[in-house]
Amino acid sequence: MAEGLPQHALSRPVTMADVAAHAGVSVSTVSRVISAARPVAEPLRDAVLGAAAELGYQVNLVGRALRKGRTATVGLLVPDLDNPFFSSLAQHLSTAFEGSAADVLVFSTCGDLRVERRGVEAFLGRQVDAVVMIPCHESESVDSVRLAAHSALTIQLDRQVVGADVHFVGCDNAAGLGLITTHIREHVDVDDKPVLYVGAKTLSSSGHERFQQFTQNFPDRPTYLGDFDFAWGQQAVDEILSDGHTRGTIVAAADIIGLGVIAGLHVRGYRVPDDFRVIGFDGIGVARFAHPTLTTVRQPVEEIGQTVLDLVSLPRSTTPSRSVRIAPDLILGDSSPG
Amino acid sequence: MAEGLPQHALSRPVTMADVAAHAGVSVSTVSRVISAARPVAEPLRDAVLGAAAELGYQVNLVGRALRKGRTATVGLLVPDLDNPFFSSLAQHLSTAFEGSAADVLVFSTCGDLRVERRGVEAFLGRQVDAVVMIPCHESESVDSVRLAAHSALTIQLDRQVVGADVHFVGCDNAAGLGLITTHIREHVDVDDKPVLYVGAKTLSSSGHERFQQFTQNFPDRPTYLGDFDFAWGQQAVDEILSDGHTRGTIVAAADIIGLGVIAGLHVRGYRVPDDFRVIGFDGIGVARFAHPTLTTVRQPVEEIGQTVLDLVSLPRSTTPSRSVRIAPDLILGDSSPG
DNA sequence: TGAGTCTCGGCAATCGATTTCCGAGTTGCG
DNA sequence: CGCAACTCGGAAATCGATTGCCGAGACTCA
Repeated sequence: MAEGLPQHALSRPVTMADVAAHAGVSVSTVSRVISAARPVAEPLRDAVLGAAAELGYQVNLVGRALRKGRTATVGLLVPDLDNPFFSSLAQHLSTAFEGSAADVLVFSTCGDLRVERRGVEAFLGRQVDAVVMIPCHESESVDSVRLAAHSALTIQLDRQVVGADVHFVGCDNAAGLGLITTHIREHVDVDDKPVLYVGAKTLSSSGHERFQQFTQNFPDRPTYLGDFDFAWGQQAVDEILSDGHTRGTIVAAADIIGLGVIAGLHVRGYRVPDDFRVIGFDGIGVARFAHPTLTTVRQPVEEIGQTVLDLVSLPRSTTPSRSVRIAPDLILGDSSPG
Repeated sequence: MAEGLPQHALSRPVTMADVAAHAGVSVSTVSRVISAARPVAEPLRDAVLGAAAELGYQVNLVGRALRKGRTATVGLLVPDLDNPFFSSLAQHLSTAFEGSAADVLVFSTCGDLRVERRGVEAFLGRQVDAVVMIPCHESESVDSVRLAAHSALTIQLDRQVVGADVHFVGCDNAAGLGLITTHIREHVDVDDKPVLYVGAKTLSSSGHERFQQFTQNFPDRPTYLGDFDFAWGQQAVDEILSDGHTRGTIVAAADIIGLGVIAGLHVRGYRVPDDFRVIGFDGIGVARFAHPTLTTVRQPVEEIGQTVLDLVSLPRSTTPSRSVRIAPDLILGDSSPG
């Protein structure tokens, strides 16, 4: 016999009052049993749990939230779920919170400042305990970040806006470029083969930091700046070739750009890594699917998720805003073998 | 001078009562101005809006939800945000709802039945107006789906469980395989080169339907069943080769498998499409990044999102559960050129 | 036995917004 | 001028759960 959902006569949703009436106790007792706020004597507890099961009672978290002022919810704002790196970050943050009492809810800002603002208001209005956000834009997102930080514990993820003194958790981009630099110096004669940088116009702090660190480690090398996407990587190849380069090492600011570079080189008949080595950044899963597989600096998304969990779990009193930089590691692929 | 956030003396969050006091009106009036529930005379309205702005008032959606019984929220349950197809679906659903009054909140079930259950309870407890879910499992998820459908408008997305009479929106898999079949018959001498299927063990309805349709369109062809991932695609190549096949057309049940197949063929020294043609299913963005680019059946994610929006916007009264199948289209890549 | 301490169930206030009902003031119209 | 209809602000009930307080009963200990 298939167990159905509990059938109760009410079309109205079941409340604690219903359970209380059915069990012959007061609502306070029901509440104390359900939320385990205070011990309740065995027989009464059984009666309450029995009644609750029988009626198919489900806690109304809205009522609870209104009273407690907390919601056991973390709101995550992401610019674009279709971007593999962001969605991987979202997944790993969810995984990190799996064992915690809080639920992670994700909202996509669609890379739009107005939607981002709406998302912040949606989360704050729903009284989330913490807002975790990857800001859309290095400078324009500052109002949204400030608004969030004004009324909830707020953590910036992966990118940080300028001018807001708000927690930040992200990758140590300088260290990442350090790994790339060491790798290149160990395996390439940089005087023989040029090192080139294909990055993104710096409307995010990550793009900014990586570009800055590259130019510091490799002064006066050719750099190409476009968008954070595949198409730009392809296009950059044409610019590189028309500048007369026929071999070298291409450092891409993101894997998605690096994949575009590899595809562009394929189309133009150049071989990777024989003619051009290619190195990416981020460590997105699909980088392993490329041919050749992409050598990349992997951001430790698990550790980033765990760090956010720790920061959220910390007592709210720790007012000074913290900036946590997680060290990345180098994943060797065939696009720039070790 | 930089505009800061409104500074008010209260450390307590600003409520309608505060706004009312500051504007010298009653809370009813404030409510009516804020939610535009009834017209309010010009001077009073200005006073209220002024006071609200001055105090930095933000609606408390928890209070509103408790009273109204609605939340203007759609909850989306996704098995794994790290899966490009699911995250793309999530992104496009968000985009479809951008113009609507409702916010889309996403929860990752991490492919785990218990987490899926928790997600359903999280959304129902938060009184979402609708639950949209991609069930984890063809049969085991039935309890969660039923639970959701019992107290909220529920729509199954992409996959449907057996035994629950609940709305469904997804791809017309039979039509998709029809496109593949036509494409193959037009461009391949199927008597000369074998047609092979690399699919997934059927724990999802999509996998099930695609497999069934393949065997119907191409009876008695070799089929290989594993998981819905890249690694299985690579491994399947070895099985295919050890079965003595050296050329043919490989139909993959999902792009992620197809990409694995292409990678596996590369490693073994076979050429695509010269030795083996490869055709995928889903139309994930990264399929265009492969080399060669993957020929695939694209699920129209925009249209799927729009359909869900329509279904949610429909008056609740339309009780008979609907099953909407959206027709996919064929995207020609170089892995099986036209 | 009596005073002090504990345990634990119930009453009622409370969280913040919405909404029904009421009534005062205005307008319209015969 | 008088009555009906209408407009619109305010008082208070309401949504569902939590929790401070009270008090009844049980227990401890001298």
